[in-house]
Amino acid sequence: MIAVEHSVPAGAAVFSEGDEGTGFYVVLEGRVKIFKLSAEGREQILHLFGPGDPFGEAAVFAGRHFPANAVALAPSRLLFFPRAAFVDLVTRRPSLALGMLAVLSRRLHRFARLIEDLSLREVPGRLAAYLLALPGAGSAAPVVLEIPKAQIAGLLGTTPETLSRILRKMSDRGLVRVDGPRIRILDRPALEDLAAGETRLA
Amino acid sequence: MIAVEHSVPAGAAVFSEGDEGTGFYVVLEGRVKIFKLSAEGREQILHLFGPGDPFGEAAVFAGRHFPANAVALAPSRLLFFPRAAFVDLVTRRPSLALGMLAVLSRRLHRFARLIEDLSLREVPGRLAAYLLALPGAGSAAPVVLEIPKAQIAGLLGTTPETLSRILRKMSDRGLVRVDGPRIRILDRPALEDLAAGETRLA
DNA sequence: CGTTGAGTTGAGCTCTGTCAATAGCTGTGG
DNA sequence: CCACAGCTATTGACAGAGCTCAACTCAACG
Repeated sequence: MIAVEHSVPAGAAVFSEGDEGTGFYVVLEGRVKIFKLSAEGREQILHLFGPGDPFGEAAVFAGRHFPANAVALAPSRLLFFPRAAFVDLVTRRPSLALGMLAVLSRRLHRFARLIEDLSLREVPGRLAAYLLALPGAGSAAPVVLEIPKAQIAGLLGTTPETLSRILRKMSDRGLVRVDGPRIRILDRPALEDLAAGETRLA
Repeated sequence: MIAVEHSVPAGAAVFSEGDEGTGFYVVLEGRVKIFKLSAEGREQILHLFGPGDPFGEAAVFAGRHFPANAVALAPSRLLFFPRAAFVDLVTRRPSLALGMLAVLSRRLHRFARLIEDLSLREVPGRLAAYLLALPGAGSAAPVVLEIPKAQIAGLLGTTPETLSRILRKMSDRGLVRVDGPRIRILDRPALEDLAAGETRLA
């Protein structure tokens, strides 16, 4: 199968909304964000992908153009698979098709949750859920945010200012301790209540 | 292939969030809505499906449980395909797998747009886009809403009250004429500007 | 140092959700 | 045939979450 390797510097666009989807990518190294922009320039992040993650496949199967923008957050190496060759391969390998179906299905799940968050939950609840889902949130040690807080805001569908304020409130109320990118979870049950929408941060 | 036919009265649940996804459905007749509920009971509609549409497939491929609720809006006849048989069939028929991939990809596209709407656009913009996308919005004849306005509110991520008010404003400003479920588009360019986020409904 | 970017904080404002009351329509049953 | 219940839709009053604009701090870096 023909695949082309591709290097992109931090901050560079991989593709933009509306571009023709001539194939899809796999992250070998680095980090890529997929996002939408509003007319005023606010940003909603749809995905953050790292090594091993494929992206842009939906454009290959559905229509022809990418529905969002892709930018490298760090210097990255990508593998590009041209459309035709990939469709061909999938046709020949049923297990590959099933794997692809599983990937897309999981992505639909995550989107459904994001929609639920944006429409039916408030920012403190989303943030609480996000913190609890962070790798390492189970241990007593502080969690370390892997991305700048502004990106987290974009992920949660809010602004850096609001994120900062809510984090402040959480720490005022003793739910967490914030030290730059290090966040220690102090009151897990309270965070869980927040995430479930059973509590306010009044 | 083993498929079971299934009749459900209006208002009846087909499945609920968290139920085990033992298979998927196809609508033969009627209408089914897929939705999420907030802790306070507000509702966000994810899909509205009619005759010919499959639903619940993602649960078959990804995890095991349905990520949302499904309720029949009208008396409906459904076809149920058990998981194992379907996976088997897809494995044997590559074209079927590709078709399924296309379905899921289109669904991802639509979800991405919904996320964009909820996060980056205001309700008037969403409503304008919705009206313009309605079948028959191209003609001079009035469009007829197929579902109650409360359902449209749930689809757009807002409440019936807000929807009503915005429709009122639009009609006050001469963008549309509203007569119950019949809506005539009077000022298409203005609606397009609204949908693009270039205008306010001040 | 000056500059740049990340993060925080304050003040103000607007959108939109909530609660409540009302009106119109439909179907049911006494 | 009428009263009443129930649903859809509309409108008003109100409150609050969160966005915007702006200033300021701090750390990293050339």
